[in-house]
Amino acid sequence: MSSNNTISHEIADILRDEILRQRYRSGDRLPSERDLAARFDASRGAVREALSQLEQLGLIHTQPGGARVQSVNSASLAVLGPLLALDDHPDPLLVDQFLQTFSVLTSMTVKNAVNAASPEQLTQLKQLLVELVNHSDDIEAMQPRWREFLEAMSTIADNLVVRLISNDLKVQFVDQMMKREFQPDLKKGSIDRLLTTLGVSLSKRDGELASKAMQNHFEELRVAVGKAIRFTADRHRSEQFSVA
Amino acid sequence: MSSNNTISHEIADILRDEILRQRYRSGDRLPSERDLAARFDASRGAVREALSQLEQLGLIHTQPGGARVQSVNSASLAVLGPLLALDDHPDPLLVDQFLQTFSVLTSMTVKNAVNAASPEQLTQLKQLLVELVNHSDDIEAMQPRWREFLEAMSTIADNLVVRLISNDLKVQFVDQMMKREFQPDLKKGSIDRLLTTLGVSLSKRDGELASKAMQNHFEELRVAVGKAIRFTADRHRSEQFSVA
DNA sequence: CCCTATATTTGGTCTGACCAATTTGGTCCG
DNA sequence: CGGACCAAATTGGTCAGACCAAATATAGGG
Repeated sequence: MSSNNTISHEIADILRDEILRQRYRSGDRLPSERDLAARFDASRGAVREALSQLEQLGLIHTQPGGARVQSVNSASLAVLGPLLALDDHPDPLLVDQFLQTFSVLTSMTVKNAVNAASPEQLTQLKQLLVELVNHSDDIEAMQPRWREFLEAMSTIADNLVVRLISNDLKVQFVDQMMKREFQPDLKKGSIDRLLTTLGVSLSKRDGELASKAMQNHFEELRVAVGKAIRFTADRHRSEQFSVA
Repeated sequence: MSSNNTISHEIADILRDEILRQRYRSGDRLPSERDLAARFDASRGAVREALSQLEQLGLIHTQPGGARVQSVNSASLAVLGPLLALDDHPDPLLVDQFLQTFSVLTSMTVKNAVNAASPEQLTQLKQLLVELVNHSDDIEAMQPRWREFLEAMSTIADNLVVRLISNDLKVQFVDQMMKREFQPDLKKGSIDRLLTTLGVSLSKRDGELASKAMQNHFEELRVAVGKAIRFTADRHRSEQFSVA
């Protein structure tokens, strides 16, 4: 599922999922590298590289004597994607937490960007906004424009910490959601309102206003996504039954 | 600098710093594993494990044909710590971005925690707050209590996404700041005000109020830390001169 | 000058070996 | 019986040398 199709990555993926599924409890010792090599019919080197990845994820801690499993709570952000992908349908609670976190970070970015933008950057943002308004009928066509718009905001705000967090979250989250054919049902009216408010905030250079608008938008998005998830979860369940 | 004192980690640390110092430009090819092994007088296996770590950090991308350096902007959160530790004194801008990010995440956590706390959890929080008030004279003694208080908040809010982000940020940031003997000069009055407001918000179950209080606090903290950094930076400069 | 076929480089993996740190298990003593 | 102590087995860390397949560099032909 994740990127490279080398043996070591494959082993890492399997072990990662097993750990995330709580197959080993926190503090447990992982099987020895030699055993794992035997189990996966691979060399110890390949296993070691896999364990190296898991250690970087914060899922295990290796020491002479044995590798120990660590609590998921102390892991790195990068486990969130696999955690979402673990089951056939995503955990609604986790998705909601994602969106809430996105919300505060995006709002902060937007606020800082609007307040800090140079005149040229401001006109650039306005242009991107016009693009968005022009396609506000077609939610599919808006997607790449949204990305572009937020990317510009992120560049202007120029906060490396937030950018790195967002990188991870996007990679972990957006891809997962894409795969599942989500279409949260957002009212066109609410999107129009958002775009209008963003336009006003750009004209007035009112970062606070833009931030508030984004927060409202995410609030609505959370509700819509929540509904969409429950829907696909139901559909998934009924499909299971129909197969059985 | 980071954790394990194995050869592979050592190599990873050196290469990581070199990449962060822009010794290789984004897109450049890293020397081959065999060359690196020769340079560090290590085996190729050790080098490979080091590269595996760098790949997990998002700093490089390896493929048959050569490993390529990636942009720091597309790296993982875990590079922030090394980035802060790169120079003798931390980058004030980066520190400010850290604090701003901490601010929005902590505010969100506090808001959700206060709103969602069970009666027992609420009394627990109040007790921890009393502890804080009792030690509000000794800023050193407050530290562990703050940690405990925020930890409780985080547990109650129970947002895994934020928790993982905070894990990383804390590991990357707090440790670095500790090492540098920072003492941001916060007025006792402002701390007392914060504690009082938090107390009120707990009594009234007003998450919004608590959130606002935290935001204010972080705002003041940013200013204070900014001053402290400029101070140590100056001191550092003068020390350099006195040596020369 | 561009395109293609060949040679070389490079990452991915394997095998088998050695060392040092940790665990483990048993032994001895109180 | 329980705890402290010591030796043996286990385990991670590293090394060396080898092979393969993919990617790159190079030379040759249009």
